[in-house]
Amino acid sequence: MPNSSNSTTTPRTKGERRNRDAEVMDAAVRIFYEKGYSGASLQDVANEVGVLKGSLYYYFDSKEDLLLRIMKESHVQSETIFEKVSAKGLDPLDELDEILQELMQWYLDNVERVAIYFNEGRRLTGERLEEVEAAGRRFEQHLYTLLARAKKDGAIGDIDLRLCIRFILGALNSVPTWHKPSKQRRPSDKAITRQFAEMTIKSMSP
Amino acid sequence: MPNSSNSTTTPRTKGERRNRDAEVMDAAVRIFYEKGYSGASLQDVANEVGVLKGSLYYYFDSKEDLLLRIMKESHVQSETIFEKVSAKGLDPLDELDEILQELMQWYLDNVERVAIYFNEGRRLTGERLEEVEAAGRRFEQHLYTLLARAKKDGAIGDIDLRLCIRFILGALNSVPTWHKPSKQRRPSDKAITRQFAEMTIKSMSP
Amino acid sequence: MPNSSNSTTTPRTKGERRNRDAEVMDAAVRIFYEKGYSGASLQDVANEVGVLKGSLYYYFDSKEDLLLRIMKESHVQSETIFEKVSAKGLDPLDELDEILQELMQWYLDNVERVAIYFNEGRRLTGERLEEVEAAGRRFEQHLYTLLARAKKDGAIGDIDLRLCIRFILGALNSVPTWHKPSKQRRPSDKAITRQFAEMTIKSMSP
Amino acid sequence: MPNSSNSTTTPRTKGERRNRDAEVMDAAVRIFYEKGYSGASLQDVANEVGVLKGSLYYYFDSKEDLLLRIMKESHVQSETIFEKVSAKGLDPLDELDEILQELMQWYLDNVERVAIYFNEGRRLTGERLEEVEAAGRRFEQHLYTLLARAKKDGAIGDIDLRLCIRFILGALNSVPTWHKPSKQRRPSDKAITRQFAEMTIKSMSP
DNA sequence: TATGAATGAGAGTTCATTCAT
DNA sequence: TATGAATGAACTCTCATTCAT
Repeated sequence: MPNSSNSTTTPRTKGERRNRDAEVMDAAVRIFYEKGYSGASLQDVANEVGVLKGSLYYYFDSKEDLLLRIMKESHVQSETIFEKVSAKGLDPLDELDEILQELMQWYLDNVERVAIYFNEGRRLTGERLEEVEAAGRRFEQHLYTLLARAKKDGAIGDIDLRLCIRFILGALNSVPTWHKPSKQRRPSDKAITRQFAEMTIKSMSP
Repeated sequence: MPNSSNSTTTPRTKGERRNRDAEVMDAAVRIFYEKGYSGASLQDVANEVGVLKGSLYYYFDSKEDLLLRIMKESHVQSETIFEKVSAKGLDPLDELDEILQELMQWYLDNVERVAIYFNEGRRLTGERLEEVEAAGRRFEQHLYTLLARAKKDGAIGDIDLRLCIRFILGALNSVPTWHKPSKQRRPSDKAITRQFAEMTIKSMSP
Repeated sequence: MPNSSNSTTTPRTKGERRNRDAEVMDAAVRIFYEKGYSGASLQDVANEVGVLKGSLYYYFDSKEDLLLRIMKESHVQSETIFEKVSAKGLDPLDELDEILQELMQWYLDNVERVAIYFNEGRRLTGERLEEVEAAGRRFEQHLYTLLARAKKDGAIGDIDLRLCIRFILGALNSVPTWHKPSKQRRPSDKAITRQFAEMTIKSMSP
Repeated sequence: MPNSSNSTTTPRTKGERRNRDAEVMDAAVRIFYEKGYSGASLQDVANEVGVLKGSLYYYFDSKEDLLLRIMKESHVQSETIFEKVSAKGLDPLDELDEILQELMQWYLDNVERVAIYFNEGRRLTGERLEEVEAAGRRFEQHLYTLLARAKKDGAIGDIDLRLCIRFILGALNSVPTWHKPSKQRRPSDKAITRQFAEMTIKSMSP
């Protein structure tokens, strides 16, 4: 299930008339993560893929377009998680707990993509920026309604919910700032996600 | 105490041919915040200051040097807070509470600097990078010893302290991602810092 | 007689897998007219035809070759007119009058091709350039002998004939700079060609 | 009066802290003339000036901006001529005659600029295009009112004036297509301008 | 006939940096 | 202190062309 590269799953057919779309995407993720969107050059990406930089334009229209595509892949992931957990029909607090753990596990597996999502999104402009911002608002809204239900149930205390969301997301989204994907995972992913979810829930308790 | 620009405090006497070091710094903070270090050009900074691009080099040696100076100013601030609160000789949990509130207040007042601190620090290289990383480690170490004392007192539960620090700092450092300095502050700064500190302490409670 | 696209006349039988040579040529004419030879890209042409860029090379050897072919089609036209009118055995001035009107009518019907002919011809190089220049000289030479005969007859005044040709061709060749093919033709084509021919003849009168 | 480079007139002061604005402009005129706007590269211009291509951006904002500036210099010239001749208060036909000769002389002296003016103007876009088109309309309007006055006086026949202007300008503007500035001038400039003006006037005679 | 993928060169443009004045 | 002019490298992006399929 952990799959740090969500794009290379297409099995490569013989004959090798490869469509390197996925490779390009993955390379871009690595480079954008390492150098930041502005600091990264398409030359870097091209080197990583092993093509000439001009050739990259077969796969996307512009550098900004490339960034947008990466962002969209992350949207799909988080929305999938929301839907999957929602479908279980749990208590608000249990649903929150499960969402937090699932999200965090995905974060742990995709540190680079997540880092890009949170740090480089603001480099987009115009329509592309709006698109990403809209997705961000949907994300928060979903969380908000969940917390509101929990509050009505008396499961969480009398606190400002908007502020509460900042707190939770702050803690959660910090994953890419400290998690190094290459290292041996100590503590285990499970321990991490569990403690984070627990701390989060406790922080809101009445 | 709130002082959103730590450099322009010197009152300007009329007719005086002043050292614009502080203006340059402030301009750089605004530009680096808005466009990111890599995305910002010294031309942007020069425009903001109202000086020609080449003239900036009187004030710093290189773009990277400029970034380092901005980072250092933030170090000084956080270390001052640590020292000030330490001197009071409080219980570990009370000390933590006060540190969190003081830090957060400074974050609220200096969103731009804080954002630069957390997002652009990794663009430094060589010695400069090491210098900043060392300061970061001192910061964490201070927090760690504080938490360790609290744990020994039984004031916080049996949790992984390193992980706990990630959680706390994640929530705290997220301030610049959501706080807009220009807006009317609702809820009030005091409400914000209090709820955050409370949630933090509760999240660790035994 | 008016035939603004000399290549698409072949009726298309259904189901037929036709040679798109003519379509490619017409598309190139439109694009080269609009953007100029240097400013036009084969991608533009490919889009217009509805074919992939690489596929175009089935129809020509190089971009310059494509331009040359367009130019040659125009040569054929003007030479046809010269021959047709010559065959009538008219007085020099009458022949000139008829040639001017016929040419101008063709210009009015083929503004794009004519514009390309006069503006983009100089982008050719080497043999291709020589070929086109030779055709231009034949054109002028024909006009010159015609005028020389008229002058001997006393039908036109004592003026420098080379200069006179510049004048005439300047006026005539300006058609594509002001004639918009899409617009309703006011004044009528006939009125235009007649007034131009008249003014031309009068300008040389003794 | 003949001055094929209208920009290098500023005497070069000692100390040589040269402002190469004029040199850049002249180089661009030569290159744009030779290769066309689209076909010319700023590298070509830079080579001609003897600077690196990046350095050129000290003198203009973009290639298109450079083209616009060249166009504007031509506007100034033609408008100056119009004003100068207008001020004499001549008969319409005499005024036309003098304008034609003055303009043509300027054309003969500035073939490259004129060629650029008529051939490359359409490569401009947006506001810049509108600016140039507006100037073109002013030019034509001036000519139109002049012809209208002459027609009322009975000095020219009953012809379509708009069409007449096309004819005149076609002949006049063709100068850069045949005049080679380097060659020894045979026939003399005076002979050329006189014959052209005469032919023009005669072409409209009642 | 046509496609899809790539090439390699070069386009316009930006930028940190330098330095004589 | 500050300017004006230039550098040189790198950047994003475009394009004519090729070729196996």
